[in-house]
Amino acid sequence: MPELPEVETTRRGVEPHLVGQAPTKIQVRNGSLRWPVSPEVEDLVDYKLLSVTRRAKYILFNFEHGTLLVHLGMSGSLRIVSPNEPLKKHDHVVLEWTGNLSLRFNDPRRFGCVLWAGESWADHGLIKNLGPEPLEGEFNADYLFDKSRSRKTSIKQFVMDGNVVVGVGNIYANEALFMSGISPKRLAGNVSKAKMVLLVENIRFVLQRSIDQGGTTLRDFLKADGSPGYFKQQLNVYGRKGLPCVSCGHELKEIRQNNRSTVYCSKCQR
DNA sequence: CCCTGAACCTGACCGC
DNA sequence: TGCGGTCAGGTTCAGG
Repeated sequence: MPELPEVETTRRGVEPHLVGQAPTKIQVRNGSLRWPVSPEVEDLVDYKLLSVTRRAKYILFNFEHGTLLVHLGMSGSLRIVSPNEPLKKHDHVVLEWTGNLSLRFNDPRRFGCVLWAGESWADHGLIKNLGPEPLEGEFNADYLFDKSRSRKTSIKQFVMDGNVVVGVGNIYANEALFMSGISPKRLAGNVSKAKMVLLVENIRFVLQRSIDQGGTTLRDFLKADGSPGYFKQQLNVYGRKGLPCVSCGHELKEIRQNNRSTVYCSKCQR
């Protein structure tokens, strides 16, 4: 469910409430997530939280003695509530804090994870091979162009590959390709340098603009305070199958690529 | 190394 | 109302 903007929105919603505090009580109610919740999680009581940062779609809770990785998978969310707020279905991990707040990890589908990464989180197996952050300088047209040469997979699949660049999920891959006028079916190795320049710009633009608006709420994404994101209004193709292209009016098509839905304009995207 | 498809799991929705 | 099928924002892993 959450792509990078939703993860970053969640991080920003949580961090100011918790930095400088320590957990007072920890409850793992259902540790059966994508991977079992690390046993170290229950030992975090009294350790001070120094910061909450992000790498790819992982939210990093940096404690004085190490880092806790939290991934929201397809349906996960983090909420900050009062400790006396009743638990909801699928509140799998609950941390209470010195500031009298409760952090709840909720995830109906349980594709997310809560893992202890110790002192050097960047060496963790799930992190160490990830590609560059899309909003940082290392991700640029030269990089993407060089990396794509001789690749036979579709350009859409390519930009969604976390080893190429992190944080570009299904919604924003669709949107960035539309904005760049690139067919999602085109082979990555066949995209021109000029188009790669556009694509990098548009991936950055769409992610940044969505972050600015609190992410995209489709069905269930809510910010840490329970309010929705507002980016949905600005989606040009995702979820608009059969509707007219905002640019040329032609009917938008939907296909499936690697089992993910792709919506695009066959006139504007070549 | 590259590519594809299956797998993990719950819930919402649609047509009958 | 109920039932079966399909789909959903992610990512790893096995196998070719």
